[in-house]
Amino acid sequence: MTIAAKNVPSLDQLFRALADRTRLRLLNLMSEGEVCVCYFVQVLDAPQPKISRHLAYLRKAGIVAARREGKWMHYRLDWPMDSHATNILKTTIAAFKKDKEFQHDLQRLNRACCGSQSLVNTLGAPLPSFSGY
Amino acid sequence: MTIAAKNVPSLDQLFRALADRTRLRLLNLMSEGEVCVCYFVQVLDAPQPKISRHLAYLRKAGIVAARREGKWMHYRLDWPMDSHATNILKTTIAAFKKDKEFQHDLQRLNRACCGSQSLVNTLGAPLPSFSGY
DNA sequence: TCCATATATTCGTATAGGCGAATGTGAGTA
DNA sequence: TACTCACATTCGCCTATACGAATATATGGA
Repeated sequence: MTIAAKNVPSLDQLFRALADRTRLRLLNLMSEGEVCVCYFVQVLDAPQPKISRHLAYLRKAGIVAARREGKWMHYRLDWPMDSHATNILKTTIAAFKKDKEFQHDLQRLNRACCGSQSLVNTLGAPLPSFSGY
Repeated sequence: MTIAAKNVPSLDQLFRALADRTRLRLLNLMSEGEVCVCYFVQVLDAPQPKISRHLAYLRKAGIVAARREGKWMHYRLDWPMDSHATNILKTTIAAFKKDKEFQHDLQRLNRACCGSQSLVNTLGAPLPSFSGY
């Protein structure tokens, strides 16, 4: 049994992974820490298979990593081996700060964790790693 | 007659423009200054319509600008209005420095200008703006 | 005006990738 | 074992886009 080697994407492969609005919104939600799939579905208000497919795309591109915890899957940013690719990713995430939709998504993520109608209360879903509770 | 407003691409539009190896190689060749189309064709050793289509794509994405000089067309980098997009582009171009193919392309561009078999001598093609001759 | 050169565009085809709908899989629980 | 929940994958369809080949356009010169 071999350990799966991490994909080292070429520059154009990296850009193809970033060339979709939904995937950029997912990366934005992961920019502050690990997040459970159920939050992506709630915040982006999108069908679960769509979210799952885009997460798989990002995972194959070597940009995010996944971790299972019981029934739940957590995704987090996974910096590429190549330092230039990492710089491009960091610059991209910095650009999210100026976009209204991306900022709104982060607000919705916080509400999804902490409100009385939150998934934490209704489903017992695990908190994102950055929430600090 | 209205003046064509410069396209302000969204982040994912910018990444789609960067998500092709040929277009990245073209941007690399422009990283040191304005370059005539005939050099792109020679250095990348690709059919002229292919080069022309990719340059048109980059132009529509607001990343490069064109200038006519007689029969020749010169292309140059054109920084996006958005400062974050510009940062992404600059980081991308910095990443070219570590890639062997991109560096080799720049060497070929210099040879195409300066050698005895150069297009300058055989066709009278205009020198790239950075060549300093 | 006629031709050559440099570049752009169009056309037909092939493939990548997005989507919704349906189905599969793995973990927890009764 | 059977059932539910959270998530992943597959399928069919559709659009975007890359390509080679052919053709169109623009400029300069005879």
